[in-house]
Amino acid sequence: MHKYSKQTRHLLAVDCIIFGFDGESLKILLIQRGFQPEKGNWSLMGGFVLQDESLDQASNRILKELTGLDGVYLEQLHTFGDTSRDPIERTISTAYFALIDIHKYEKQLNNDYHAEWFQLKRIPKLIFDHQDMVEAAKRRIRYKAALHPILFELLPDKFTIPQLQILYENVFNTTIDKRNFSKRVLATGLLIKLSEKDKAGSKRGAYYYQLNRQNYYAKFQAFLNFIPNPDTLLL
Amino acid sequence: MHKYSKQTRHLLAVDCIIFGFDGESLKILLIQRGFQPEKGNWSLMGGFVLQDESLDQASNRILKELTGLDGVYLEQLHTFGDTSRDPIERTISTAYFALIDIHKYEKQLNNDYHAEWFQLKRIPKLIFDHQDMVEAAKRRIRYKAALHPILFELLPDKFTIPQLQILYENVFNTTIDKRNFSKRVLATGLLIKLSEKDKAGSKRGAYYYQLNRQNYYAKFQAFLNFIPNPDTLLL
DNA sequence: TTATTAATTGTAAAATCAACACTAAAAAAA
DNA sequence: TTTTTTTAGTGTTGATTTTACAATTAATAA
Repeated sequence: MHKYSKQTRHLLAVDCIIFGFDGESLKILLIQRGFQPEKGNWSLMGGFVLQDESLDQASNRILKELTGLDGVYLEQLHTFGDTSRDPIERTISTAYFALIDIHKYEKQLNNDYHAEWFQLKRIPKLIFDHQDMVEAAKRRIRYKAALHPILFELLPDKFTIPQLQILYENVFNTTIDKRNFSKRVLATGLLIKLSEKDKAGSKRGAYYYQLNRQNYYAKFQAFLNFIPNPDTLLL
Repeated sequence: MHKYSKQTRHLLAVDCIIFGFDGESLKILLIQRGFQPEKGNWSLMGGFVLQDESLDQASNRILKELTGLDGVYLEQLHTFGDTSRDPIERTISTAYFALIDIHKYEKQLNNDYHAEWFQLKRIPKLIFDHQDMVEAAKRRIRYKAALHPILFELLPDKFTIPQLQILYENVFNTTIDKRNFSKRVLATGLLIKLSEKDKAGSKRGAYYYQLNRQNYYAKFQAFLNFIPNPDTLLL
């Protein structure tokens, strides 16, 4: 039956760190675990890898099952393989992180599961080594966003420059001069200015912008570099 | 016996991409696979993960068993989980990459196994998806080396500036002005100039330098940034 | 003594970055 | 209708960093 018959087989899981932005702060989505051990405690979205699915498929499936999310930005982060990370039985888990616009998926989430958004600064105690996974994901998103325009994945289709700035300030836990920020962002050539304004955020209203998808793929490498030492900043 | 008894268990492997530098070019270490399938074909160093070892332990063990290498720089790269990557039976493999000074381990290698160094530009056809792993590792090493001083791991304890430059030029497949290179490298404060010279490489001889280990850890973040768009460069 | 080879070093122009504050638009309040 | 309030939007200058570029030095070999 098994061709490499002498070898040990292992439980394999996938866990997803789902980052979301609501225009105000960066959050992650957690659920209360529905079974023992640690039933009722906060946990990342996770599940076991099935026989005939790749890791990428598994992470997409789990995301879909637990949140209804589909077609979102999802990237492998790291595989956590300590022997005692799950006290019940040894399980290796590959962590993925996702980036989504919170408002876009508000409805699906509220209904289906007991998922809840937590501000990055106020994450409750998590099960197993999920805290480590979140830390690694924070480091990775900062690292990557310092060099590539991935943060647009967290924004709605139309967004304003001030919204974008708030997002960057959240991710890097810093403040940025708005004159310099808009200069640099606009200089990338990645933004298309719309004639419509967002009147919700202010009296004057801020112009909406859209991602220039053509330039986006062309310039995915070679983006901004205005965050010094992304690794050393602590969120 | 198993607590999560309904779940499928999987074969788990570790594969190592071992980068080495001999003062002239960047190479990787390959072995001829000793068993079927693909017996005799070139392969990365790999092996199955045992019951009671972490992934990090597994990669270190395999590196040690197949090459005698111990205590080298080893970092997790990515987990490859496609269902058909191993034609015999589904196996998930976590790839690690290592950085070593070729001369330092020359003896161990020659004796023990049929391992062979290949220039990055002349890698033979590899088994399974090992080619993809090598590509991912090349991308990663370039990415990381553009921001962090990891390339020192590939050099002997004492090295010269011209050697260091050759290494950088190899990794990034580019040429660098030597005046600018030495200015920047020395400005990091990571190098200690020795009074001894290396007479092998030239008539005049070049001064040896050593890593300042204290500063190394302090400045591991925040290193050079003189390679534009590390991802886009093709080796 | 001369020729050869590679190591070492500096400067000036260009580009980029960082610091800094006022005006404009629109709604709300008076 | 006028005034107040709030946030959006925009430019310049000095400092720093980056890039481009070539002559001299040290040592061996001829």
